[in-house]
Amino acid sequence: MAEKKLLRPTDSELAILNVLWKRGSSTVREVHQDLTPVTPIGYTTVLKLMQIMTEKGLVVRDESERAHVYAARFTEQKTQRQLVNDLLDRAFGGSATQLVVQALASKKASAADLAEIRQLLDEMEASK
Amino acid sequence: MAEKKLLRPTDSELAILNVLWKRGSSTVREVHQDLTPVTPIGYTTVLKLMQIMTEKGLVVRDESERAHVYAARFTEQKTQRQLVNDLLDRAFGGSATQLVVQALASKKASAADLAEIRQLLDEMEASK
DNA sequence: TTGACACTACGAAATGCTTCGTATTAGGAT
DNA sequence: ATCCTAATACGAAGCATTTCGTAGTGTCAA
Repeated sequence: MAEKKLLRPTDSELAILNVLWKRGSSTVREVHQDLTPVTPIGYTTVLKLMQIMTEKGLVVRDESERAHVYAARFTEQKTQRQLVNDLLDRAFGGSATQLVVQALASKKASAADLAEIRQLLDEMEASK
Repeated sequence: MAEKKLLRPTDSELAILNVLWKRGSSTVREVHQDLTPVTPIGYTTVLKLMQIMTEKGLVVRDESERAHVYAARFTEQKTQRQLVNDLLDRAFGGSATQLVVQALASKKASAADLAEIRQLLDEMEASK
């Protein structure tokens, strides 16, 4: 009865979570002000989404003040791991290696990225 | 006017694509017979999904025979890259490194996996 | 105390996904 | 030709996501 279901944040939910991870605990207004310059969205839309996210358990809400304060319930890392595992199962037949290959094949992998990953590999092998 | 929108296959669509990639071109019946033992689903449900996927351009359909024959329009690799890039943008701020970290942290990457990735890094740096 | 303002709650529409039942059509066997 | 089977086409229901308008409520200043 801990986590009844695998919770996969939707696109909108992830956009909000990204703000909460970046800013820390925030009000609806703060989240809205962060989001709307990039992607215009109504204030009540954000409010509604965050209410739903509360019901789903994606965020926790502090109602002690007039303007409720929201915080992400799970860390960014944990959520990322969740999403990666999900994608792994749905599209990579569970092969983490293949996923890594495709991640690096994208143009977004810089030389610095490669060096960092190389170091990660070293650490993983060292801790065997 | 090539690809008007980013096409992200849904869960059901991905399940069907996985069958098509594994089997190659297939009829609805073949796809259904492959899917339903694992996850029971109605025949017409699969048919409908594949019709929609045809409209979306996720699959192509050969209607020359009585039982239409479907094939994935994009390769598994290309679709995987698409999905990884999408996830990268939505949840990793574009950092391929972080995605790799989470991918390797989640499932236990075997020594063989690590070696394979290491070789991939070598190839990528060599082709600079 | 009353008005303005900021905030939450609620309802509902629009769209997309998933599901399947029913209708129709095409082939093949009798 | 007729009937059975297998296939496609269509429509619609149920649910989730996204969107926002409107209503209600609490706070503070004048």
